[in-house]
Amino acid sequence: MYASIIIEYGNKAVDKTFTYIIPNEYRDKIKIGHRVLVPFNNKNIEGFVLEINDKYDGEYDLKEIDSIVDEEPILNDEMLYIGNEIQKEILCSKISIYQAMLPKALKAQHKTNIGIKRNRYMALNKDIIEINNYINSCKSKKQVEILSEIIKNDKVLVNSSNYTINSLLEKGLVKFIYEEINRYSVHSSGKYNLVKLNLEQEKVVNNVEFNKFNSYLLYGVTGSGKTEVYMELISRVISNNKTAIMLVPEISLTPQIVDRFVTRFGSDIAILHSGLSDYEKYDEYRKIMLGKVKIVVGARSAIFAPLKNIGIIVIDEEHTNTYKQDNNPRYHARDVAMLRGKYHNCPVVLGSATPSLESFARACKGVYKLLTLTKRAGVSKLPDVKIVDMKAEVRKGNFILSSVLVEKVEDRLKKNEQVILLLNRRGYSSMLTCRDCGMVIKCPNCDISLTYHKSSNTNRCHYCNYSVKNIAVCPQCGSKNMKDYGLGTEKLEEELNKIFNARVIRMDMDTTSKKGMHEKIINDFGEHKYDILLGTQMIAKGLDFPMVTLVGVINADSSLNVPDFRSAEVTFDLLSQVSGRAGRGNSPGEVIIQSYNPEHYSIVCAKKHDYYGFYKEEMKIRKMLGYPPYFYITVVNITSKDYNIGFSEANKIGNYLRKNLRGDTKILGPSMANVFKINNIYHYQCIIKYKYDNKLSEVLTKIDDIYKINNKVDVSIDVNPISI
DNA sequence: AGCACGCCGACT
DNA sequence: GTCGGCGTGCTC
Repeated sequence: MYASIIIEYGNKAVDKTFTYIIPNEYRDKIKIGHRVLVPFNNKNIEGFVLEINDKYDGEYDLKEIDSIVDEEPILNDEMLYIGNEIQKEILCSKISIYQAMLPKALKAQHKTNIGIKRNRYMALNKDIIEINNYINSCKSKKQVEILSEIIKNDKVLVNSSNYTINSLLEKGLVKFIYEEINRYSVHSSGKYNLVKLNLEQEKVVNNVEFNKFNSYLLYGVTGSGKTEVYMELISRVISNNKTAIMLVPEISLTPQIVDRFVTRFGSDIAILHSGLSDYEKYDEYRKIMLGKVKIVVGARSAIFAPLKNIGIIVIDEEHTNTYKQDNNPRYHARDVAMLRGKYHNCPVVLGSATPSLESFARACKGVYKLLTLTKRAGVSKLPDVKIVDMKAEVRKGNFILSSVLVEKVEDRLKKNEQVILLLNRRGYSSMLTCRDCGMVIKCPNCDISLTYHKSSNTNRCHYCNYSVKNIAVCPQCGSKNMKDYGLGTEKLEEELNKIFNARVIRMDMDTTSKKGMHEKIINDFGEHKYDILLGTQMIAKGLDFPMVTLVGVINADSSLNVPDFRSAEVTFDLLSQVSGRAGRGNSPGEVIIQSYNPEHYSIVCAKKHDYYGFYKEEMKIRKMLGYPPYFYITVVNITSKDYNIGFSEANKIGNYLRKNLRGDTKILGPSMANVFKINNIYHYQCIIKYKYDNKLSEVLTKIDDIYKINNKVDVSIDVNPISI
């Protein structure tokens, strides 16, 4: 018998199956999806079994499989099917998509030593009468102590051996037993009560058809209680003895939402997110594999959770860009969800207060069934939003905070309420220039100006992490007249401490890099240990603090000025989401948006809570410029350390695409990417726009023949990119 | 990915 | 003469 194996190396040249002989001893045991160790090029490496055949008619001199790594197959039929489908859609390497489905411990890679953790216990090895006889005649106090403890508790945890234990073992009175333990555990705070759904929520739940594949878009304003709807749907599914996947963006996978699920569903649930260690992820994954849980709550990759008999898949905040992986394999969790929904014949529910244009357009066309929640649940109302024109404020000398915002913050502090301030830029200032010669200090490795970080007194590059001690002298003209421009969270924090007598906490990548800090800041703010929470976009989503009655957006333009076709959508989302943090309790909320473009439709619509108005306006522009959802986009990225090689290979690819793709399909470029140089690597791109092109995938698959495959140039394909 | 093979420049 | 630089090609 022969097995087709896909090996661990994620290289284009070996992205195919290799055939091996199955030794007789493994004939009955080996199954498709098993992880195996095989000799390859004089080394033993790991791979997955994709096929098993009786015959082999190739001409290679075949080798034998060395061994089977795990007792049970790692990839089941569904995973193999889903992986195959996704691979065809996004044109990634075959092995990379299988690897992406698995926790590190189970990936095919020869050097992992993550395994099951077991505790060692001592238990009795003789019957109780014999033990009691021994105790009565025993002179050792310690031995009696241990034995009595075992009798009382059935077993006793043993971390290290000592003379007493060895002596009991030798006499055969006790034995060691091992029990698998779970390295990750969450406990319910018990803070959340089961709420009865309101009529609108009830209607949404009743409109979802179970036991049938359908995709739904739940469009519900912030605070309308989407999470309650999800939980009710999931609870109906599991009471029907099926399982559920609940995806949330990484950023909002805070203790808050986890707590609500754990409180309601207890130990029926597994959690998967990047905050867990590889060991913890493995333990959670094992619970899923062994069918010990019915619900998986997790970030993007949890969409691959090997649950059986899935009854519903929910994707919360479906518009969030983190559902698309930004390195290979560039899959979108939404696409995987649809495939799995069809496979299991179950509903897929996408939820958002600001759905992506693609999803809303599909809902308008009837591809997704639209469900809506128009009102906030409970007593709270949508907050009142005010736009402040910062051009006028600057004339008054207010560069950071407008007078209105200062006034409102003072007011909340007086009332002992809380404030959230959003500034989507970390660091102290955004650039450093020389006042004499005008030089802007840039990263030596990237096309990016360095950001000053006051806490470490360094200038840092946010792309490659390059860092230098703060530059006091201009490297070009030697002048000491250096000046920093722009506003970051560090400087804002300093300013807040200067003008308010308040407890301020900052949350950005710099203050949350340590494990657990993210949770700590959220918990502390929730317990009102702080009055003002300021931070980057990580504070905009999913947080629920009833005491927050004021939200301020310091610079609404930062995301608007990004040269990308989605910048208006991103801005609208961000403003709507962060506004939704205000007034979730009993007191009404208020939002102040500071902007230099106060007339921009993304800002005006966010003020009016007018998703539909924004949608219509943005769709017009997308149509005019030929962007999604009117056209599909695929980007071919060409990167090289060598400027000229990158340029010439990119041109070859551009010419090849133009020659082979015709009709409605348009090829733009090659051009220099938005940030041309990152970490001394030059980025070129060809953009393909199309409505329907049945030749595209074939043409792109053959792209490797066009350029020289070597370490000088790297070509990767991004189907439906998040940004270009 | 990793390793062997092979073809050219620099040197104990 | 040889050592070793890395470009190229192959691995069941």
